[in-house]
Amino acid sequence: MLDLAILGLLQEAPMHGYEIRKELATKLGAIRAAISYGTLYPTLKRLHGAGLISEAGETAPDAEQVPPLTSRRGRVVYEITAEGKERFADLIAQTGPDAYDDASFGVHFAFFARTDRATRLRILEGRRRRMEERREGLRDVLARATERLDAYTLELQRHGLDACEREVRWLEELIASERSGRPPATSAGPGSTTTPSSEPRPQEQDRP
Amino acid sequence: MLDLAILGLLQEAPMHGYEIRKELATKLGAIRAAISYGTLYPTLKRLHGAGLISEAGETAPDAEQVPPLTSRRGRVVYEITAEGKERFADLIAQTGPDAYDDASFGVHFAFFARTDRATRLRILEGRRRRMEERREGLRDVLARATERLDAYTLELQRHGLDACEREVRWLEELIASERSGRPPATSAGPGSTTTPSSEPRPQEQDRP
DNA sequence: GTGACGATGTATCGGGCCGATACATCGCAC
DNA sequence: GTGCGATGTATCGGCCCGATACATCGTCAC
Repeated sequence: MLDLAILGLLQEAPMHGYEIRKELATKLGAIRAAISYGTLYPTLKRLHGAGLISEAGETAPDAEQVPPLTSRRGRVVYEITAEGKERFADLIAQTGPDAYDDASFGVHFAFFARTDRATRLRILEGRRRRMEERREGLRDVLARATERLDAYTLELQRHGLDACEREVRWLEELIASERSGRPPATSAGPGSTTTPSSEPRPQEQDRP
Repeated sequence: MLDLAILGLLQEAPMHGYEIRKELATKLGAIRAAISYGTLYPTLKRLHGAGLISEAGETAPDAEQVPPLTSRRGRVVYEITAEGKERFADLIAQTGPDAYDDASFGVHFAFFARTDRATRLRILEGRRRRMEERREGLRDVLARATERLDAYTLELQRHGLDACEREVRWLEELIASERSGRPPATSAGPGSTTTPSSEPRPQEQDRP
């Protein structure tokens, strides 16, 4: 989940921890709160240990001789490795049931620009299915348990049901969009090539 | 978070683990998936150790003499203790920043029927504040970062912003409702409308 | 009658992620 | 020249999850 997000971000540019957190906070702002450092640093260490990312220099060209008592720590810049890119491709294409959870779906969606259309469609449809099930569950409760639950609990269910239905409709539009080959409805965006980077630039969305 | 939910549920009736999970699943269905057993049982053990809940009989009135090799385990029914009720009252009245997180707010709201009006208002307003902040953050990103983010990420932000605005409006209605002394707008509720006063007014619904 | 099966029921384990906390550096205002 | 907020890395205890294991019960097919 987090691995996917970090790998995806580092594919755009090398970064250090603090930067990763900020970028992820804006990229995933709609989905979840900023990722905690208590998660981030151990994760980076783990990914590094697994050879999926590597430390890139930046530790002051000369001063290398001594780790002084007051260890001049300095920032650690990570970049993605070839294995990391492979891993990212695996993870992004994974369409198991996990990919339809709230959090996981959000991350997958946020990297749709790096996902091929078939996978995008599979994920959108899986998510829609998931939301339809949740919707049915809520409708059942509202239909059958009106007597058993207090007014506040019912109001909560109603609000949840509303959000649910809304998301299903949203997904439906996106699916239709994908099928017709259109990019997601950019309401007012310039819609230009979003990545000026020199990256491999995999499957891009705008293409009739 | 979980403590609060369990304590709140057990205040309505003694229950065993499996039952707690099911009840919570319907009561909190709009908020979160069913709670995992890997969380539930350790939590029950912890609450029991802390004296907040106690094991109630139900282990077959007579057969008490021997724990046979194939230990007839049987279900363990828990009930809330006096300390447990106290603890629940403390937790429910807690209006620290934690109470405005998605999950935590949902649980608090689900037990509003056991919460006094002043606390309800404080929580609703705190949550509204929280959502307004999130909304501003999303608007900022959408206004400033249109060039930096790809079309899918932007679409995600737009959808998140929409959900955010919607929840703010929902909260506003609820706050107005509370202030005017009305119960939450029960779309088709029969109703002990007009809760006679603003006293705690614990649960009312019986029905075996 | 028996045996397969799904619902009910309790429990543990490894691991992801969080919040709190600690510490160090840097730029800038005052 | 110093205080202070932003930048930056790191650890620790603890909540919660998914996977897994195991036992009992009713019921329906055969």
